[in-house]
Amino acid sequence: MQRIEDILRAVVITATQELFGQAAAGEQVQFQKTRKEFAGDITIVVFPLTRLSKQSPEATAEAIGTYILSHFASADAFNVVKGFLNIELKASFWTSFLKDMSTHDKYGFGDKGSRGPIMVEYSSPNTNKPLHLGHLRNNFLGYSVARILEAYGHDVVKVQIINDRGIHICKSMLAWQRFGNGETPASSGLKGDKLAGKYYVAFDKAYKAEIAEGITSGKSEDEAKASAPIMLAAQEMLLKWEQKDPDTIALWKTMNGWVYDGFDATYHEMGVDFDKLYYESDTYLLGKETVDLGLEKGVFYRREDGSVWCDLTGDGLDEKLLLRKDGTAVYMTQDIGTAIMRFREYPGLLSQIYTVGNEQEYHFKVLFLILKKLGIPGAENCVHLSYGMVELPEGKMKSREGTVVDADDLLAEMAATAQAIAEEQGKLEDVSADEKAVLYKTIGYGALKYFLLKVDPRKTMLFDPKESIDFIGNTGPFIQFNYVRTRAILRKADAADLKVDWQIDNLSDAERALIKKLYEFPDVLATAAQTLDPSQIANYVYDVVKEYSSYYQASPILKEEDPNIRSMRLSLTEQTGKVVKAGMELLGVGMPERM
RNA sequence: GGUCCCGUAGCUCAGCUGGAUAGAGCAUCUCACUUCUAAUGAGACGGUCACAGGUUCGAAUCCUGUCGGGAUCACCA
Repeated sequence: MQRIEDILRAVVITATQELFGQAAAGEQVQFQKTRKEFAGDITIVVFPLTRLSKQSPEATAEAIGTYILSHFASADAFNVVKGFLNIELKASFWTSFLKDMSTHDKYGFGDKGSRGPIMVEYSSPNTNKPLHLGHLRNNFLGYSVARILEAYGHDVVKVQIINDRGIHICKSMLAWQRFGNGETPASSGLKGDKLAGKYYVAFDKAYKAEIAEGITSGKSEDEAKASAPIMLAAQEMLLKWEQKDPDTIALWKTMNGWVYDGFDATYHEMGVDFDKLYYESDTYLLGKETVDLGLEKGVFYRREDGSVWCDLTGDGLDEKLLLRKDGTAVYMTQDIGTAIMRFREYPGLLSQIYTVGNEQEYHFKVLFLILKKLGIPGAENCVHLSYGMVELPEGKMKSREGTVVDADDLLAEMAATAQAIAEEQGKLEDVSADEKAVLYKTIGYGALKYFLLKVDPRKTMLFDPKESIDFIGNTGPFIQFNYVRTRAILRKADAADLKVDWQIDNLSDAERALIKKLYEFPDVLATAAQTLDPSQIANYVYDVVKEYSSYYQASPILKEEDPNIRSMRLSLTEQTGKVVKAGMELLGVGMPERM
């Protein structure tokens, strides 16, 4: 369906040609939504057109308005305020739009797969540390962006990279060997990721004790750190791992398995998933091979000590290490390997989108530049979806100070809050216990997801655990509640009223405003997809719902006596619910049928 | 020190091609439930858009500088 802006733009261009003898350029025809205090549906800003008309803004607007009225059938009236030409469209324009949208299941969505394949990476946690609030923002963001891109018409591949090798893994393995007494998730009742995290902490504690001991026996701090027996043992274990020592590999597999099980449980609760997992243990070798290639091409160089570097000073950056002097890979090496492997496995991939915190902006700038220098096709389209930290009132989360907000705990808390509120309201007495449990999660998790996604991703945001997350106002539950209202009405409506062949020739201001909002959805989706910004969808859906809520309070729907109007209002209710549900599902938020 | 991001109401945030009198939610205060689900609605209160210049018919938005906050510049990941 052709957008109103495009139609009007064409009309204005011919108008300027006929009236002023010179056609306006497309970008000179500027539109904006008419402000609520003025009559009209769409406003043309005529200032840029005065250059063609050589007349005052008012006269220019008047002339164009008159032309539009006689050349565009859907225009009903116009008024001019300073340089703003407000155009009122006929009610039939909006009613026929409403009827038209009701014939589309996926109103506003792009054709499936019409925009090519694209990859979105998110999550990618440290396997030694359980997921926390920051990961929740990351996962919800990445998952939502993937859904938005899919709705926009891309084929999306959701992936994560699992950092499953390196000295940090050996630390928790070693601590478990020393202090674990064979403890397993089954024997301890702990989630696997929590168990591994526990031994990672235990390692750190033992290590610190050994450093302190070393210092008291007269060593410097650096010496004490370097000679701490448990650290030496961890390094030895890494060496064994790289030599594929069977016992070490077996332990590695076992403990990683626990962690993955734990993460999977959390991902399941969060409602996110992945199409493909990449493991650094599989990709770092390709990274190392690529270093050789870069050396051959002269993109990299080797220093006397054997280390390999890339000189980016010509691009305003620094020199970057790619291989240590002992020949082992660093983070960057692995990421190069991973990126290349992905482009190989998914030929035609338009872009890779990395959902990673903004503290790694420099890393990704360097990564993309190196990929480009290596001549990897697609490198120039890679994007770092950089998001801000979630901070607490006292600042960043710090594990040392015990201020880390654990993802599992927070999710459980959200469901419990939803339960408490629901029980207080007592509207769910006839719902089964199983259904209630699902509902509390839908509402509680919905509140959390909406809370994290309604904010511009790149901004640092604040989370106050003491105030917890609201369920009223601009929140997920408020949106769900209004959706539930639409469902309740539609359940109660007579089948005979649920038709779209109603005939209405005028709309109330509230109805017109609501339909106009629904009309915006495709534009909002496009903006969200292009800017990788779910907050666009979140704030839009809130606007829709606020409009509906006000309308609902003021206008009878089922109780409207005129069957024609009743049917129209039911259509409006149904279409509002459809857009709200579609929008919230793009955020990964489920919509309950009742609450 | 270099580079990047941010600064809008008491608090949390919108404001995206530069446009009309800068908007929401929370908090505070009024009013409205025998009603299609009040997890609501209507209203009041609340702003030198950090500051100073500049560009423009027009700047919260673009440019420059200053101040304040954060990140980053590892043979860590």
